[in-house]
Amino acid sequence: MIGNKRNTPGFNDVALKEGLGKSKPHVALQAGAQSVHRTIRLLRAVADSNDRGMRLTQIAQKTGLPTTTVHRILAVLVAEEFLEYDLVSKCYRIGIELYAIASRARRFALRDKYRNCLENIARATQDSVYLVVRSGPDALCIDYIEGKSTIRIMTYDVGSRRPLGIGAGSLALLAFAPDDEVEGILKANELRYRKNNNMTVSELKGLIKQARALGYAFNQGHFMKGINGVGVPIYDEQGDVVAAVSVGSITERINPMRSQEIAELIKSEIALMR
Amino acid sequence: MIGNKRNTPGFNDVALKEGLGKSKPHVALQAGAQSVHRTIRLLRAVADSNDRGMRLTQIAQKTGLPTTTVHRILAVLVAEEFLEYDLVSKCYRIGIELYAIASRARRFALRDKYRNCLENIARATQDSVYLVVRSGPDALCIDYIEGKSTIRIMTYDVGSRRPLGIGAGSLALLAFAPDDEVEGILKANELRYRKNNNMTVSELKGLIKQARALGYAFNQGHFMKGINGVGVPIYDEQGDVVAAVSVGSITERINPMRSQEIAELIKSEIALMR
DNA sequence: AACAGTTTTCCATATTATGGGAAGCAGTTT
DNA sequence: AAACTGCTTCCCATAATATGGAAAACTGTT
Repeated sequence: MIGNKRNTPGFNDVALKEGLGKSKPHVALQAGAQSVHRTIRLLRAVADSNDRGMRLTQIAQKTGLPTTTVHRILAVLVAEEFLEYDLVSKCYRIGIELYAIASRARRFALRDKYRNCLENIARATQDSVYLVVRSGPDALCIDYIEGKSTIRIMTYDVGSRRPLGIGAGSLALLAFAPDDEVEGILKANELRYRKNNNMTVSELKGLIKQARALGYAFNQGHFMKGINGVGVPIYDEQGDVVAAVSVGSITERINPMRSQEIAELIKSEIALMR
Repeated sequence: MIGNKRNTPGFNDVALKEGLGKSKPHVALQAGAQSVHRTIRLLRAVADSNDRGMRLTQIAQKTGLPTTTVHRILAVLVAEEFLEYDLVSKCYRIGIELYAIASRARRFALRDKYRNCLENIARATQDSVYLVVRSGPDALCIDYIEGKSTIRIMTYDVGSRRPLGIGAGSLALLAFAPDDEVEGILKANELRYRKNNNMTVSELKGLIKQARALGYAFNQGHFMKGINGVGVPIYDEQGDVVAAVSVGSITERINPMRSQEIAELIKSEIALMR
């Protein structure tokens, strides 16, 4: 009868990402969607320890949400088979439906397909290797292997984006796209090129021309000082570019001559996958 | 100033699945979770047309939810990268985060790994082929290929479950599990065996013994009249059973002699995958 | 330029999600 | 066996959150 006030009522769940410098200053980014955010937070938590599985209280602790709330949401996720629940161990794991839905995204399946390929290239070059796909006006990294070199170069994690053209793999995606699309992309990204990367559209056009002439994208520190990269496109059956593999390292390791060799290596590894 | 009453306030979103004959009669299955259910509904809708992508109104139409609500939830999903949004075409697609989370479920990745294998077996036998994994006390189908035979046999879709031991693949999972686990599973499923499949634990023990002797599970219409099946286990590096491949067809097509051949075929195809 | 279709914002409303409390369950320890 | 401990599940009053109609802002088309 005492009634209950919520501990942290409008708790700032949204305080996660806002870094992209979008407009809308003082309007909360996603209002009216607490539970959806929370649901996703729970899924992430479970996925992080999927092999051992996670129990209710662990999940609650990890996410900082009240046990009751977690329980309620997890029950739905289990009912929808987004999660599996083992009655005996009382552990939650990723469910078949979540997997089935994700599988519909064929483009990301390239990751599995080219995993070996990346590994071979990484072994041969000892440098960092990246696999990127196009996502709207961006290049999206869907897999990468860190180089053996002592110097960590980019923080270019899976899921990270940059404007098409910025970076070797990204440039490959752009340069080998159809002309009319290239125009649209350049225009759409013009502002970001200038603000984030200190580059102009005409500079990019130069790089595109060069890439087309070479047959691969060669980035000589254009985007980040001291970092060079080589990017090679991957085509689908229709001849459209669907992804790109790139190798990046410090300038000294990737001079023009070696860039040629690396490009050939990537091409031959890609060819094996067909 | 007229105020607005919601069209369909407590709309019965939950009326989806309840068929599993669970207890709890007159208590709504998942109360207090409308938005989570809706979120999942939206994800399904988008996934269904992922190649072309879907636009807001289409999604709203397909799911029967008000545009505004859809818009709000989709915004969150995009922010969390569960979906991608193409500014130009205004289309939504599966996002990288959803894929990344699903990828943590290694067990389901068997599906990709053995896809070719299933195809080869399907081509050679012309019968239906299934790939199942263990999920708690159940066998869970994660992939299948329908046979060429004119008679559609089982509706054993991806995501469908049955108690471990019921069905050829399912029996293979059970029979080649460690003894102590087998005991636990049999006990846990005892009721279901009897109620749903009209079988006793001791009958199952007989089948297990037979399977162990043969080196594969052979189901001669024990579970469904007129349907035979052959199931072969797949082991991981530690020697634990992680999945099973099975072939099923009408009794006439799978007699004891052919079952032996099929088992050998499956085994050799699996061996190629190592 | 007018139009039709779609996307996005706004906001009053009450339905739905919330979370404290407590009852149930295991699994250990005395 | 009983008492204890930690975890899971149920209950339900409360108000914060999600809701969806209305209308504004776009977009593309005739």
